[in-house]
Amino acid sequence: MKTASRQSGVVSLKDVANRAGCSIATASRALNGHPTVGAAERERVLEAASQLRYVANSAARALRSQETRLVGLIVPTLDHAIYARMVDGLQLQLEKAGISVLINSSGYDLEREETQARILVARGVEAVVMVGAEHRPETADYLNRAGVHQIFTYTTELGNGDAAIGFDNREAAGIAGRFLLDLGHRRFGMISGISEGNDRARNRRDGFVETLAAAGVPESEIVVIETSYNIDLGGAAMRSLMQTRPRPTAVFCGSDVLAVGAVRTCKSEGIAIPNEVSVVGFDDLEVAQVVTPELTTLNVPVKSMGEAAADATLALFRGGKDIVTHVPLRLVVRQSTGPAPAT
Amino acid sequence: MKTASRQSGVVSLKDVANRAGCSIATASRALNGHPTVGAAERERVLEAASQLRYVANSAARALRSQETRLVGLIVPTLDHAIYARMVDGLQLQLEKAGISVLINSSGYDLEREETQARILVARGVEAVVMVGAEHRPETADYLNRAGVHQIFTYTTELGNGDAAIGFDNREAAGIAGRFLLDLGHRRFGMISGISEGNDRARNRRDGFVETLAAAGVPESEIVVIETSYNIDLGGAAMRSLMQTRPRPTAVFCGSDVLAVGAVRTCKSEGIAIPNEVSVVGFDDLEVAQVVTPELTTLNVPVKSMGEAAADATLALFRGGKDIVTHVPLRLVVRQSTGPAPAT
DNA sequence: CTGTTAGCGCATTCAC
DNA sequence: GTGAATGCGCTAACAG
Repeated sequence: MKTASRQSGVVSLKDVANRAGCSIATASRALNGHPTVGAAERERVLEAASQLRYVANSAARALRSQETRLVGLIVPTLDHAIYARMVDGLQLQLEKAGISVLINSSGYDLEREETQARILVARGVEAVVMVGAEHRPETADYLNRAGVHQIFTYTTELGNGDAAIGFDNREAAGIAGRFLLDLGHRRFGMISGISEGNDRARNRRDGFVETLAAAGVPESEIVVIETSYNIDLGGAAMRSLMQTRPRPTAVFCGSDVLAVGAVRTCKSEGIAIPNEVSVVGFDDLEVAQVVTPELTTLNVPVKSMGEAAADATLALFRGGKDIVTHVPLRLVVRQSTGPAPAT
Repeated sequence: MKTASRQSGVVSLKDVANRAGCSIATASRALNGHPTVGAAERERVLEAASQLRYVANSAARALRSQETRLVGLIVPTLDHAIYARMVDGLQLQLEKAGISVLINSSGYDLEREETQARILVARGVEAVVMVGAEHRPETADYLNRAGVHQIFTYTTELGNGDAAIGFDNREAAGIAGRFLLDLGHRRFGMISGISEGNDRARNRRDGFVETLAAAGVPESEIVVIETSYNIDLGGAAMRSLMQTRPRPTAVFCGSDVLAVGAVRTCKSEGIAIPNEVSVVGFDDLEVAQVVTPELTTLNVPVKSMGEAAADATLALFRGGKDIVTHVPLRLVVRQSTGPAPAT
């Protein structure tokens, strides 16, 4: 610590009680809205607290009450904007309820995720919010034994969790697939995220392929490439796809990050979008409206998903269980998609 | 909490001491690697702890030792990717040192920032990392009194802080200004972030204007519009700028978010970039390489800035003071800039 | 080297 | 309705 620290500058419950001219017990009761406090006394305490800008020491409160009002969050990455806005929504909403958020990013590594979950438990978090439904079984076991709630986002599969806030990735991919089918496309490519350890990527891939198969598209007409979420890699994948013969006329990307790379490749290779190939993204990041042509993509309301995750967390604290919340997805049609070119 | 939880199932230091057959003081010392513990005793304690899967109660430890190994972070927003990568770098680096990060976003509101700083102090953070050097004096006072280190990022002005990790925004804007002057431009526009309560925005604006003035550009030839960091608002600002007569031939934007909006406006209004107007951004977000034309912009190495902020934080913990770290800025010239059009 | 003692700040029991 | 006293689990003096 920096100086003689703490005690010197920080106001404690005792200070509030002194100023209000009552005991710390009464001050505590007043602040916590305990009913058995005289109206006048309560008023004086509240006034004193606000003048002093009193904020309860959470370590002491946690020690005493066994409630930390701390929530852990583990996201795969903050490198792209994808999860940042969800964090924003979650934090803002939880802050209103007096809950603080410990943040971690796992780099899409389920083993690091487990380590981070352990750290969070040691920190006393009462819930851990993660992305997706696929995690190491050890993570779930540990969290369970520690009595820590598990909230999954970007999914509606409860799995080992206590709450799932998101959407069905399979279904979402199906929307994209049907949209492209309706435009007359019959030869498809998909640029998927790495499905290993990533149920969102896997379900999007499977949902897309299954939808096409159900419509009678032979497997040979569906080429899937998996790659990390990175613009350049998305571009490289598109290059490969455009070299297959016959060439796909429609490409679905598991993320706008990949889609944007794909668009860039087409531009540099002189492949016309959507005339020669249609591209559909996923997420509706800001960037989707900024590339040329603007990207048709599935809009994920990330911020409200974060807020909903916060609400679910609070509901779990109040005794709720097995909460599943669907957030609405919506295909935003822009200029990167069009009818299949005549053969 | 979820189950009967904690107290029931959770092992405390006392349990470990019992099992090891020593006092809790000795157990504590052994666990904390205190040198004055007999080798045999230490071994027994460690063994007992691991058998019981003992994890120290961090609330109790924090309350007693005033050491939380907790750092607070307040960023203006997580809505855009701007700060997210910095968070990533900071968290990853601090995690290695056993420090956890509490995240908050203030919405560019210095008053909310103050509230959040208070909350963080109540949570026992030992340092608060913020963006920029301008904050409410009350915030600095409070943090100081609480003995909490203040680390500022995106700036090299120490101000009331203990460490500053970033770059000189004035100077950075000067680089952009000189670059445009060298291209022969003489009529300028700037789309700036709101300077009120935002020293980064203000310094970029002032640095740009001063550089031009020093080169003999009359004030009447420099039009500055301030607006929030938002693509659409950037576009609207560009529209205004393009309606002034004579029209600026070069526009500097305080953020790529604004610049991208500006580019979009030009596209829709049929204004050629860079032939009719040059556009320079700031940040070098991914999106800069994705718009057409690709954006000339100042690259800010955000992730390493986050890591450097983490390093500075650790250095402060070790007794360092007044740490200033410069991160290297670099003008990335792409296609959105060119020579001033002939008049 | 080890045990005993004393709080950290708060919420809560028990008296009054 | 209010105050005094107790202890959450832990670490740090202080003795021995």
